[in-house]
Amino acid sequence: MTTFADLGLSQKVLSAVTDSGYTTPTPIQAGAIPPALARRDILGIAQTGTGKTASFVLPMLTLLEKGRARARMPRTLILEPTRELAAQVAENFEKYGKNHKLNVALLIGGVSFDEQDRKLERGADVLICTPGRLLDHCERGKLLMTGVEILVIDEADRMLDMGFIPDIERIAKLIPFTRQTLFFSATMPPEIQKLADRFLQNPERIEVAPPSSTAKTVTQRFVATHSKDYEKRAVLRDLIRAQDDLKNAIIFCNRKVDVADLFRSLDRHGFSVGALHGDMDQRSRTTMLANFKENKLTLLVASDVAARGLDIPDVSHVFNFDVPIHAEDYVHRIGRTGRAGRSGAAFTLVSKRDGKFVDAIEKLIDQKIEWLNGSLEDLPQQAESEERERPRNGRDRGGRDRDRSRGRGKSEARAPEPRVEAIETEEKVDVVKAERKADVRPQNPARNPRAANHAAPRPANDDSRDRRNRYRRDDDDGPTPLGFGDDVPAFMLIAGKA
DNA sequence: AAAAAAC
Repeated sequence: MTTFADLGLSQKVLSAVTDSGYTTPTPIQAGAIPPALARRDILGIAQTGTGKTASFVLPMLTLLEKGRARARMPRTLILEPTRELAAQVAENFEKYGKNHKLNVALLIGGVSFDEQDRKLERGADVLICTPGRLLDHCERGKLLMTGVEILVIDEADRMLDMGFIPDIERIAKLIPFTRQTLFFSATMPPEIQKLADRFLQNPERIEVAPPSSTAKTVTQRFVATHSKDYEKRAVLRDLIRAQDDLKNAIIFCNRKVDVADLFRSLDRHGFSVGALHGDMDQRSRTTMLANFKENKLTLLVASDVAARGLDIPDVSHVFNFDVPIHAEDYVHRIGRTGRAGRSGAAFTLVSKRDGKFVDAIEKLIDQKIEWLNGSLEDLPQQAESEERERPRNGRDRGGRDRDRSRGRGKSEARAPEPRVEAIETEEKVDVVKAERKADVRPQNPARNPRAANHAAPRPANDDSRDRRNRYRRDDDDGPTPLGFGDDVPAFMLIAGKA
């Protein structure tokens, strides 16, 4: 069997890999590392979860030991589609490069230039970037890339989706033609193939099977629901509470506003929950993700920014609050669970309007997904007026609430539940308020990015044992950081009270 | 019906 020691990596790299507890390379690593070390171009077709990141980080570290840096010139450049992915790759560089004296600069948007500038002035060997911020640095004249020997284009298909290809082309022009290029994509549609042909010279092509794309270890279910948001939130809460084995979960919404709304609702209902979407300020994004990874938050409500690539080990559940519009996104979302052979569960809330998306998903994954409690046809009909009066089926609710009062699941333990009727009332008020108070909804997130992470004022609650109090904020005049568990960084508390 | 990314 192939081991890391057989791949030609340097001793420094090998010892860091061994210290991390790895002995056997994954297929993409075994396939890509030797030709990468031989300075070949690489066309890697692999999804996240296949060990793709190490397949370029490890050979890059080895190659960086050879040759010497020219003064203050970066020698390698990695392009990532999202800030979180870039940060994650940087962590990998630190982990596997701990025996190297390398300067790694993470150049991403949403944070100040100052620290990035300082790193560049000290001289960075490795740049890990999102395209916009990199170009910004170049245009400010602070950064010369003529010394770059290795270029990594990661998640190329996603870069294409996001319209980054013109940026990538511009960046490529700033780098010597003699460079080595490592190009990775989860899929290979014709446009990506054309792009690869333009960027790569005689590449070694390594294709690995998607990690059993909708892994057999993942239990998938559709859950029929009416389409009103408050209905869906109630169904979701019951669903979460019914999971005995829920360790942590990502809940996907299609839209950023819905991420904000659902986050606020779950928070108000006492769940341990964070939120992640692209209109939140970067500090919140980073902190939310870190706290979720460290299990300080049980639930993470997220947009598709979290669907791909983020390495959050051991997520036990994925909930799709909305059916994704593109079937591939379904695959990526549920790929957040059941990783590395572990078991996982994925529940997707489906209402009548989602019919054609459901069909597309089943067609793409080539399997039928079972319905949890009967399909849409079995859903009790509700008159419009009755729906408004009684958001949920009373009989059903009573039955589950008895279960709930026994306190199931981790999130349950965090907050003693008020009486059920109170919750339902509060929920309705919540929705009405949310709709009236436009300022808490990211209608124009570009103008007010923090709105997305900004909870509405909540009613006073005298129960000091209620852990929700920790998350309570005064009002609009200053966001108190949410979702930090017990560890709100001091600087953020100060900022919140200012 | 969306999201992502520079200021």
